[in-house]
Amino acid sequence: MSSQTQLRLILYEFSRKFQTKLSTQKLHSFVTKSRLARDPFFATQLVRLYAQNDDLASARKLFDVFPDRSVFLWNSVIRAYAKAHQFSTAFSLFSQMLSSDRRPDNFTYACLARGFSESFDTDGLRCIHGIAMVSGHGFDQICGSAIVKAYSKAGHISEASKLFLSIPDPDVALWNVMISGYECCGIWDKGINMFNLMQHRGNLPNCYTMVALATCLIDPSLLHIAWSVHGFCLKINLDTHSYVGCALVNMYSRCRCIASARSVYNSISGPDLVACSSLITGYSRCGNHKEALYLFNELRVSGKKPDCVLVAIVLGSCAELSDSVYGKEVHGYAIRLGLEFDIKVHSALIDMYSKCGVLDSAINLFEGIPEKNIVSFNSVILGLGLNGFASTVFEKFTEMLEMGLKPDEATFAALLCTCCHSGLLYKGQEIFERMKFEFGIEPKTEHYVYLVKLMGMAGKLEEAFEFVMSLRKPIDSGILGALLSCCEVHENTQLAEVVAEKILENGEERGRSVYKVMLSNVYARYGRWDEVERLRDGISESFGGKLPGISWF
DNA sequence: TTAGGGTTAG
Repeated sequence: MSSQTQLRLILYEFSRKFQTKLSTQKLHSFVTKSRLARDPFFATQLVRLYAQNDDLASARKLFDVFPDRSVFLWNSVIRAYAKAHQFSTAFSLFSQMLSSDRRPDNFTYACLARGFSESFDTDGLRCIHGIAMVSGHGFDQICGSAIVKAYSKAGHISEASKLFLSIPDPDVALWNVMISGYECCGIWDKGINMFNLMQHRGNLPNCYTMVALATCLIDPSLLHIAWSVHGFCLKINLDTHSYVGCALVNMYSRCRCIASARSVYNSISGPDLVACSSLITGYSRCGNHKEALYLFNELRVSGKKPDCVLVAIVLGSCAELSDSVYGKEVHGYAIRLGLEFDIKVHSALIDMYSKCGVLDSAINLFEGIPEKNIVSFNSVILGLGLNGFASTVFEKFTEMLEMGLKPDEATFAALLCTCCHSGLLYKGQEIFERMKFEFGIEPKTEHYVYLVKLMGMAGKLEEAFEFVMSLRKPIDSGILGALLSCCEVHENTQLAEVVAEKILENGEERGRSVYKVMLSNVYARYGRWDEVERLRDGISESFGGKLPGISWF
């Protein structure tokens, strides 16, 4: 073996083993002084390593002075800019490449497709797809998988599917991208079909396939399919794979089957921050906030560093439990981690303090934000509203508008919630109209719920009923439930029966018992015990029984 | 003689 070959091998091993910023600089300086200074392979490695260490300036400096740029080198620098979200530079480098003596290859188009996808530029994506087709790379697996992924991420699933079907003999990666694509667009059944088809065509699913499939299943009604997916993972020994395990934990928690999520989590050896975050989020999503906090504590003790989103979720659990003592501890912890100025953490802190009734701390935090945005305003408006400070809420709303901030759905939900808490029917109706006509925001279920509650609580039950009936069918059970709760308060049995019937017609299992209890409470007030018994029996049969409350007194 | 497309949470 020649000394030059030996040197190549040694340096290549070095570049693989040591990937820090410092070792990259050392490698660069060594290569520059060696006989390999003009070697495009090492130049490519160095660009990749610099980019990996967020040092685009050094990568670019190297690229700019490099005399003989290979396609690899062009691709690595284009990829570096695309990954750093500096899309215009990536595309201008592509233009320069077109006028150089190197022709773009399948990987070049794959990088560009990713760039257009991440910059939400569908026209650009279609354009690069066209150029790739003309240059003969359109049906390539590498280029094709990147374009299929980009189309599906942009929601253009039919274009993604059309391209996928036109590529002869797709490899496993391409199948995986297509399954993920259906997942992105919420078409889980097509994802499952693809999964069956890929096996039928002789392709063995791998960890990527199982992650894509598990990610499709996001609703309790899909739990039976979730079990099959988990079963398949067990069969091919992928259930303990770290990414697959996390995807399964998340799948079960979104299917509201937290016991199975926990069981998968327990089977992962050395669960990482993502696995732990998935389970904490699952507990929080299922309303088991105490367990979420307990697990967060375990995570802290284990030395893992939570990120901003996890801290915000945990603060949400503190808010739900009205646990300001633990909330303050998390606040202190966030300060120690340097996360307190993150907008998500900051807003979650305002939300936590206001829901725990510690309004002074919430307001102090809000006033301390140097650059207030819509999220921080929404948090403080909701906090003040929940604590009954309606006039201050509308002052903050005016302040927000004067600052030129555009209110969103959450702002109006918080304003309507304020009106509900303070019984401001006409103000609420005015806000609802302004949301629709002045700000062009289409009302969602929660806005309707607040408006119906406002009307119902003010005793305008008939008006509320007419309003609800005028909505597009099927009417959401949450909106009908809001009206039913008002019927319960105003002891209007006749209307309660009509509304409850409409809710039961919706045929949703979840929440049925809650509405039946509401109706039975109305019957009980009038001593209609036969009706009460019928409803309560129905609850035990259909819902496995609602746990009866126990009084401490 | 080596490099590049497709994975996990909120």
